[in-house]
Amino acid sequence: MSLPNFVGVYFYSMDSKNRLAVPAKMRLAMGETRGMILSCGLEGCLSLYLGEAWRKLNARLEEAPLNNRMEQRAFKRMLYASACEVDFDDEGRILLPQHLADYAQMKREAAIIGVGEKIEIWAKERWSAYQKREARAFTRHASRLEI
Amino acid sequence: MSLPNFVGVYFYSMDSKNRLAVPAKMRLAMGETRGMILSCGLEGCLSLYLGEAWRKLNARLEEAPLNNRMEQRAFKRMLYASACEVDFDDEGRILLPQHLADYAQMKREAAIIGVGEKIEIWAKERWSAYQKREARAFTRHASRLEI
DNA sequence: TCACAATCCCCCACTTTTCCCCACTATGGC
DNA sequence: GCCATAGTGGGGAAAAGTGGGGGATTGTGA
Repeated sequence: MSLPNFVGVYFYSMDSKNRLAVPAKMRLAMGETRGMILSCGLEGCLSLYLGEAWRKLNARLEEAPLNNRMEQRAFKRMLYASACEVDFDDEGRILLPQHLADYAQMKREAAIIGVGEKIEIWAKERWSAYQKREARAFTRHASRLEI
Repeated sequence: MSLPNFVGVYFYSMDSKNRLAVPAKMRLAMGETRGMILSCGLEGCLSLYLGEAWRKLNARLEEAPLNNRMEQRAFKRMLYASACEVDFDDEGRILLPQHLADYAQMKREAAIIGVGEKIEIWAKERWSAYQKREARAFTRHASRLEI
């Protein structure tokens, strides 16, 4: 079985209870799979993984070439501690734990982005700024890759 | 049967009787399995193992590449002497023996962290300091590994 | 062997959080 | 224009975390 390939960007809002809807298209792409992991991502976003994608990621990390045991422990601790199991409520929303909402500087407005096997969640302003900043680089890369 | 994979960080408080709640999500992940081992962990935390995870750890120790036999015996003695069997009370709490609470410098506030097959218990300030100290290295590794 | 003390754990009560459920609105397709 | 679906919002029941009282058990010392 192959993992879904998420695409697209959606602008939804987080409510006062830290609930955030996941786009119906993405939910459908997941099929019956439940049990997702939400964790800190890079550049200040949050990453949402399906269980299987999370396991794949961990398998890769296990054989990562870190300098020593202590560093490896630290990395694993940080990654696991930042993560959290989430699930949909009956309306297809997930609940963002406060410490993750803080990490991503979430206000009301959020951008939800499909990035292949994972879904990223950004505070909208952060995403806008990032997008603006990266637009030029994108054009350069795209041109080189003949998209 | 496979062992549960614990994730997430929870900030709970230890009461005046050294009782500490284990997050409901983690308890559920354990299923019916009871009989856990609490022992000294590295970097000043406590490690909580399910019976099976403890046995696996011991198997690994037997074939550990320590410098010499004496060192191996010493480590094993320290680990075993510090360890102690714990169980849940009716509210899902475990009782921390005084010597382990001392070892981890536990005050009232605790951080409970899922780290794969084991659960770690930290004094909250210690965890915060550790996290702060390791944040930079974490980001570097995460970026390199494309999380 | 008994008395006493310390510890453990069961039980109850209270507070906070979570999540189920319902309702409303907006949007898009027919 | 209507209907179905999706996103948004909030009330309230249920669950989870916190705290303490008190009886049972264990261990110690006389």
